[in-house]
Amino acid sequence: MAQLSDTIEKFIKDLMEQDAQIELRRNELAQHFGCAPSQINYVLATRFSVDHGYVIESRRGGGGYVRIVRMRENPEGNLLSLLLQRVGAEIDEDSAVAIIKHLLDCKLVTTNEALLMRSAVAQNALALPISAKNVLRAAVLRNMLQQVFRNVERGEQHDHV
Amino acid sequence: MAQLSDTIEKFIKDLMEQDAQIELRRNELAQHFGCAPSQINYVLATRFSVDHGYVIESRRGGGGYVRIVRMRENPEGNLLSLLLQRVGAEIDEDSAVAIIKHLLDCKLVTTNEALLMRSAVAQNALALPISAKNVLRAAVLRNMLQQVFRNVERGEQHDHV
DNA sequence: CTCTTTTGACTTTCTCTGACTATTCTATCG
DNA sequence: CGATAGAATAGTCAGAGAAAGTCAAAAGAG
Repeated sequence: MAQLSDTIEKFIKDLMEQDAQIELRRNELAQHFGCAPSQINYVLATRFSVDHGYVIESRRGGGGYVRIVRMRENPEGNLLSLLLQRVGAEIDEDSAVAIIKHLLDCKLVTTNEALLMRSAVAQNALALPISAKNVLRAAVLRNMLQQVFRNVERGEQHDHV
Repeated sequence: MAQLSDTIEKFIKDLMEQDAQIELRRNELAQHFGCAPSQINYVLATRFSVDHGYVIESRRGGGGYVRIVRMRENPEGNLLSLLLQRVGAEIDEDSAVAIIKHLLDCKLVTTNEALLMRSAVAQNALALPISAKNVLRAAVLRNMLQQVFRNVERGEQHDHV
């Protein structure tokens, strides 16, 4: 018979089919499966780690919870190289903004971060003749992209201040 | 289930949407939520501390009150111009990093945001002869600073990028 | 036997309350 | 008028209760 851990893993993944993020009570779940609460931690540690593409947040005390967040499907390295390719040697302002928007949509950056990036590639940030502007903008954006994905790899926070 | 503390926090923040400063009666608020008055202190201590960007003033006795002040408006309007001045027409990488660090210390930006800013003004982001680099870096940093303080003033995130 | 799973005792964190303390205002007394 | 007692506030702190986390030892699978 499949191990309890496998069953719990499947249960959680079923719950997450719809939403990329769910919240649950550790004790309730443990009770549901008639196991020790720490069993839930075991499942989370072995099947929902960052390596597996998940991030766990939790809170203790009254009203505590465990939140499981599924990170993006594609390995980020992939998206990064895609975006870097799209940036290329030079890029105009509109295209740069589109890329930043995409990062925001994917929740890879917060609104504030997106606005910051936006301001770094704006026309007036690059005080140069137009042709050079696009080259420069590409360089700045490339750097920022790499920074964003460095954060992702390290599993750092994207949301909360 | 949202905890009482979360509910009270939200209630207060809603009250503060318009004004950066509100005044309330501890006992009334406690009564409104049917909790012990000291619960209000707990919420203030855990969600409206200086770290969170708020200052609490209060007075006991008849006509007592609790005043909650959101920091950042006045002094920072000043700080922005100070920093812009410090950036000037051109700026080297080390100085730029110091300014970004200061923003982080003041909690005006998150760690991620600071890293992003850092990456935008790095040497390799500005593919130009050194003299021009500093001019360019100043322009990019100026733009980002203005963005940071725009957020602060509104205290809110706008969604268009 | 070795590796994974499961459990349970112990720890840490968060919330909430109540008893006690401190401060401020107001009314009354001398 | 000033002193003072009492009422009206708010603050502090320790403790109870409610989660979740940790870790090592026992149990089970292959």
